[in-house]
Amino acid sequence: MKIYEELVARGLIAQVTNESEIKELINNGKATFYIGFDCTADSLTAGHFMALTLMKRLQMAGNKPIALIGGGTTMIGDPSGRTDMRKMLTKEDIDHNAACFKRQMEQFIDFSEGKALMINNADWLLNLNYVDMLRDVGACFSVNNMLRAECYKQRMEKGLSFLEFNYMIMQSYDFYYLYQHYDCNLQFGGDDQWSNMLGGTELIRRKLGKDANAMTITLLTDSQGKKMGKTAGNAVWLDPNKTSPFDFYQYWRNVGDNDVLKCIRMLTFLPLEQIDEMDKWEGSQLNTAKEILAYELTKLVHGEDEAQKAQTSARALFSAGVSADMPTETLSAADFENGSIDILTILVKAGLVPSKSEARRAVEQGGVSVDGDKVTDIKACYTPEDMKEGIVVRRGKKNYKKVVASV
RNA sequence: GGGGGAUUUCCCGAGCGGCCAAAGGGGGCAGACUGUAAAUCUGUUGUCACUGACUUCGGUGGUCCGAAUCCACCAUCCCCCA
Repeated sequence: MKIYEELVARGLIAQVTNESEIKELINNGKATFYIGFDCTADSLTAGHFMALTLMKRLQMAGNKPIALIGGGTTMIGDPSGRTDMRKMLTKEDIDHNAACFKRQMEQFIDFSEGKALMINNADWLLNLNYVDMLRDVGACFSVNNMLRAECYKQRMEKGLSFLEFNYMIMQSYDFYYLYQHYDCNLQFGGDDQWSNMLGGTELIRRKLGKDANAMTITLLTDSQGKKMGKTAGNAVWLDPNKTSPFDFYQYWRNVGDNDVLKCIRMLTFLPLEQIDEMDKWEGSQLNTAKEILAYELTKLVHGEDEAQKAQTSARALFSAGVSADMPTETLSAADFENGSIDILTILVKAGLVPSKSEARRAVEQGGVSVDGDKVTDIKACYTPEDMKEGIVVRRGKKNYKKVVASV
């Protein structure tokens, strides 16, 4: 099976400009393709992860990826699918974020010997001259068409600033630039980028009379149509300091039944035959599939050791309620007033709960246990002696922390 | 440039000058049921020294015994006209 067919089989492809041309390019390793990453945060997220795997798949098939860091476009802010304008980031923030992205990508994509490139569009976008730009590129865009673009729809109701309206032009210019300077003939992106990407192919056609192609990746959504890779509005990060490997593992371990196979197909590198086999599983058997998904992804992002550790502690935690290397919080002598510490303070110190009020609620509702015993008294106290060996504090079903006194 | 409207707790969205920590919904959290799933039901959802106190209703001042509610100015956004 060739790479294009595999991508289709995995359900990764959403829209393409010209299927036969793209198939021809990537199946024969002739594509130089780019994916843009806007650096709005200091770490990539699970959402970017799919784009990274796609780059990797295509690279393995002999194509050359360009990771385009959006140092310039981030200055504008992509309005696609947003109801509000993004927070404006300072140049310093953007540079810092771009550097962080770079580190993370390097572990994932092979950038050696020019097998892949990493470029920052700040290099050309920031030096553009406004009037030249307008005459050169602006003339090629029809505002009428732009206004019809899907990506602005949501914003037509709430209002769209001129700044953001230009995002599409900047992104189009990137493609035009990469086409000329790096022989980049294909652009990939999330399905929400479709109109921005078409802007690029259109610009290339108008300016150079050449055809370039674009292809979008199916956005990974759960069975309710929500974007995956977020918990309670917070992104699942690839940076282990922002989302620990254990939490990362747990995120995937907890996906819904209806989403497991889709995730395995789209995100892992397991052979399709094996996946088709799993597709027959149902009911509680799917728990095995979830473990596989979580393990595979954690391995890809954090390495085999971390994946192993996460799996072991998750299993131990959920069967026995204890685990050798679970996240630990160490208390010092100063944390013990009058030689003891109460349960509410422990919960807060352990980061299991953001405030004492919530700690109180959790206890009152019977959601807290220590070493497997439910805590019912909000005034329950513990001495350093009690936790010499460490106690396992649990809030709810899935939040554990070992608390040790180092006195 | 002119006119009108908006700004409420995580989000949407009620809110009479005192009974407002502020209706309702969403989301979150916890409990029951389960398979670390989904659906469902229940409770909960500003903070703290929690039967009480303190800080919140775009910002700053003011009126009043008392303001999310009234006034002034500022900021931001939306709509209509040009």
